[in-house]
Amino acid sequence: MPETDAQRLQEARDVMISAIAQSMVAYGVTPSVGRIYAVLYFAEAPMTLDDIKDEVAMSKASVSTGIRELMDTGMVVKVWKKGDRKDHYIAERDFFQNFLSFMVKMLRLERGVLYKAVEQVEPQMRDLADNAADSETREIAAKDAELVNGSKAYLTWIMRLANAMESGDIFAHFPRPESDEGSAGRES
Amino acid sequence: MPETDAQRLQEARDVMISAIAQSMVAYGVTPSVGRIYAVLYFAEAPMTLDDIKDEVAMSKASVSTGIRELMDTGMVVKVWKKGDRKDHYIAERDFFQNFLSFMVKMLRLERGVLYKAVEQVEPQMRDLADNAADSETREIAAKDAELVNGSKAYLTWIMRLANAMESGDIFAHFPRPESDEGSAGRES
DNA sequence: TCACTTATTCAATAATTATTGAACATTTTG
DNA sequence: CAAAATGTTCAATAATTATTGAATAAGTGA
Repeated sequence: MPETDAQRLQEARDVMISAIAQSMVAYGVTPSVGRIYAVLYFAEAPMTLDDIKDEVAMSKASVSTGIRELMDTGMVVKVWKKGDRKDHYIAERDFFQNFLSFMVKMLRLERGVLYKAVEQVEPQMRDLADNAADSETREIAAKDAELVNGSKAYLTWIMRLANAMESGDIFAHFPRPESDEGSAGRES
Repeated sequence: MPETDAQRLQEARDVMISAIAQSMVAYGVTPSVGRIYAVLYFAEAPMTLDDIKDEVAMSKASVSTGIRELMDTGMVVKVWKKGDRKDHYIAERDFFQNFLSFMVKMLRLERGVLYKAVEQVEPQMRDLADNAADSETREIAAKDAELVNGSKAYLTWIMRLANAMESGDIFAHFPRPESDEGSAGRES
């Protein structure tokens, strides 16, 4: 039984879908959730939960939570379709956008966790550096305080980077390549 | 029983150690491995496997694999200590360096996975766009081919970013902040 | 309001991933 | 070479995380 062209196309899509899903695990999503995104990426029209469920062969519950996760990061958005009670979803297809919002989120989170600790801990260390009873503890505390203080430069740097990514300023420094529209089989 | 200053210092360290470990999970390491790194970060001298094992309360096997993982990403290096048969380890304390090498590794990996798929799939789609039997398949294939082609711009962009991060060029665009040396209790 | 459709929550289960002790390999010392 | 010390591997287990069906909630139209 010979393969139809439509099947061949689907297989080509599937290769790409797997690759997209795989590349997304580095961004902390499971392969299943990655596949949901990738299926939406190729969808020609907004898909419902049930559409997606059929396509990825997962339970509706999993698709529901997966979709929510993707919406939280902005990779998927819900669209309203007149005359249909079901929710419809589409993928944000701009990889730049997806990358940047992931980075911004991650960097802000990191800065938050570290900054809170630095804020709490550095004064305690400075205090011990000045007032600890034995001189060895004072010395170590002073060294620790400097170490912790040094990390602040990193924190302000990643915030600058995050801000540049959020505002699009990053593209002033690293421009988007011209998009090579429509030409067959060439490479960078 | 009153707390000693040394204990107080250790507690302050522990807060920072937890925060560092927590911030590292975003980079794909487990909290345990993060703690190994953070303990080494504060260590005043190179530590052996057994030193670390005692400090983090894990099995030697886990510490061994954890350390290897950290060495693979360059966050920890092995140092040789004359007269001691044990291996000694120190942390790479430069957060900038750690961040950049993580990013470079991740971006290269992503580009590799996606590029391989694009390379394989785009010609197939172009072929179907030209030669598929029915016109609908031809149209969809053409659209898919464009979609896939469009992702190439993203791939070259992340490679530029990775290269700038690897070479240090990134700091020409986003300079490291002046490091605010030695001043007590101030903030950015 | 009721019957119906859809989406979400949640407790149970499945699957995955991390951790461990014990066995093994390797190196060093006497 | 034997004994001792160290690091690694690996199969078993523990812990974590993802997935599911069933129950619930929330909405919609007759």
